[in-house]
Amino acid sequence: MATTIKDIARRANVSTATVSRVINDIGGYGDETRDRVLAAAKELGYYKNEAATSLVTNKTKTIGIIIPDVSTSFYGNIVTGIEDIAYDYGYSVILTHAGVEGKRLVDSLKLMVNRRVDGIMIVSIYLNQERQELVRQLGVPTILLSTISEDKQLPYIKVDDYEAMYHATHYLIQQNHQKIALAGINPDDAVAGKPRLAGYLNCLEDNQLAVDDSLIVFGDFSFESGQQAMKQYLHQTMPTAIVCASDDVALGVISVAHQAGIRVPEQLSVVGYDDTSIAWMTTPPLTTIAQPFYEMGARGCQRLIHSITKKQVMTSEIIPFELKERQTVRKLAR
Amino acid sequence: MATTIKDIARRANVSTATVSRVINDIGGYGDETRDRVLAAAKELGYYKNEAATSLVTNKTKTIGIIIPDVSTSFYGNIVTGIEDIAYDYGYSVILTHAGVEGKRLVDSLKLMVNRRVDGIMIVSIYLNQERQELVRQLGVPTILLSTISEDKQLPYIKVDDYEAMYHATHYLIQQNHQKIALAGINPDDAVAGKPRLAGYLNCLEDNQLAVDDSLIVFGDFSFESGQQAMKQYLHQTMPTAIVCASDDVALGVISVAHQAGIRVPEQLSVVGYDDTSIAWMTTPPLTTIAQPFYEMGARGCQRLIHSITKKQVMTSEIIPFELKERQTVRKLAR
DNA sequence: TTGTAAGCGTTATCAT
DNA sequence: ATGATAACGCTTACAA
Repeated sequence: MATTIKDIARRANVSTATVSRVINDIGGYGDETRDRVLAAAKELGYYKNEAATSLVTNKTKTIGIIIPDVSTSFYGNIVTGIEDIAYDYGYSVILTHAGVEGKRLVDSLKLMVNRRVDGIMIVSIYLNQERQELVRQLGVPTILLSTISEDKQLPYIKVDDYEAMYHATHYLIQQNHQKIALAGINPDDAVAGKPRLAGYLNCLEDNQLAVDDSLIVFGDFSFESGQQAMKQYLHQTMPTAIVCASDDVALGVISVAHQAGIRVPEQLSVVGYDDTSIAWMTTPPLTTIAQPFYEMGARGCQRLIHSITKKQVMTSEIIPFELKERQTVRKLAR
Repeated sequence: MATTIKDIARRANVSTATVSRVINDIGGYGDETRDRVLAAAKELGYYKNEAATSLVTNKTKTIGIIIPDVSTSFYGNIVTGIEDIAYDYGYSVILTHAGVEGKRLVDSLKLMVNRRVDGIMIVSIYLNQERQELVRQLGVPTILLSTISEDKQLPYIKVDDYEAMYHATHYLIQQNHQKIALAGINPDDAVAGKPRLAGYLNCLEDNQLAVDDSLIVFGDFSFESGQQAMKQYLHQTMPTAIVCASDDVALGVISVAHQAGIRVPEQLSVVGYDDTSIAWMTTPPLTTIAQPFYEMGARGCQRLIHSITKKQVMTSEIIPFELKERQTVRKLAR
């Protein structure tokens, strides 16, 4: 089987305790001993068994990521952010999908606890009363990314969705748009739905613009949602600008607009939400609300690790969004 | 601290052995005993400590994914495929980035061995002689995804890059294109570079088309590579069609073509490679070589797990690509 | 059907 | 500076 410290101890004529000390660079041994141990370890091709270590130290140096199935669009960036920081601190990352809308969240959490992760990051899954209670009970440091818990007491890092959507809408108003549509939002979504809808609505109101219900087409943040919304506009009131629930939605809108011979931004302005890579790679590049996904992952991970090691309390953070002006919005003449 | 089987044993008036049996659903106990144990476990909020289990069973039910930093584009799909299957079989997934071009591969492998993963999946990192030797030495079942080892002896799942690029080029020829460019390939890349270049070259040759070196612009598979390539074509020989090293490259090409007032596909045909989500979401949707990323992840994971559990040997597999005809290629009149 | 007890590979506490 | 040795939480013969 695999080499153990026992094998090394034998070969180097020391005790397992000494081997352990050397291996962990703890100090308390002579240079000569250290060299002998290290040499033996190398010769035998030793790899430390972390499971054994975990058992006694009661730490795993592992953090668990729970992510819904759908978030494939920004998936990469957020996970990369997390993993980069985790790596720097010597932590491993264990990843699990929690199904659509986090249906498998309980399973996922159980898995994480069984594996005794030192901390948990939950991405984009809303925690209602029941779920947040579960998380608290587990007693594992947990941080939410791009989502919140019902009572907002679990620490989170996210953009202010209300503000972001208000800003996007206001930007369009500044460009003299009056018939501004909202596409692809799921109004039942407590984190990415309700607040964004409210931001849109309130902004119109604050600017004395009437709300036209036919301009609000709900959906599920997907490309298809965008397509459907645009088709609907084609048959009803045609807006001059559309704020979309996501970049995917925006691209869906643009795709059917294009098919219908409507040019963006000349005849129709579109703003997205997320700033995933598609936003800047598509033609014309999409004007969109940028969420700093990599940053969210990285900062979140850092906070989590700090809270694990220094036992310091995690606080929540609203991370700034940014409106990236690209080429899908046209300023209207007054 | 956390409840252990000892606590449960005490509470249920049985031995730890019985608790273990019940918990693992092993059989060999009365219904009444089982109920008592299960009840006690629930009351005490028991979560099994997998580390302890691993230590004795010498299995972790964990598979490790090593992925380069750059592959963010298809990242999601491939990992999702892996995780879905892993979940079905009760395996966890531990993920690590191996840096650009897999610079940190050795570190990543060490991490996986320390954690005693049952199997390893290496994605998109070429294994030269030295690296493949290392992997073999580790003695951990390993499968390569979208890459190969120098001697091709390590099991892999990938598309035939040569064939795929040959096919893409041939498709363009069938559409009566003669001046066909190649953009964004890194010719030093043994897995995604050399074979694709050869496929392009040989296809031209087989069809009596002269190779024009100014039509071959190397790069690194990125959006920027595509932009640069297109800029170059603008100042040199203008092709009628471009085969791109990736979808990102294709979008880069299209973006500067658009800026230069060149319309796709009317004036310029473009075919991509990968079929990431951007391919079908962009306008016009991209004609591209589809690599079945999700499938690759899923099948790879399944094979790996089979090899772990049934000790059956893994074989390599060339997985079929598909040319997705969308709207960026125009058929020329003869 | 159930219990006893010996590990699994480490770390950590005491001695020496 | 080093060594014995008792945990850590679980599985698994072997007994009963």
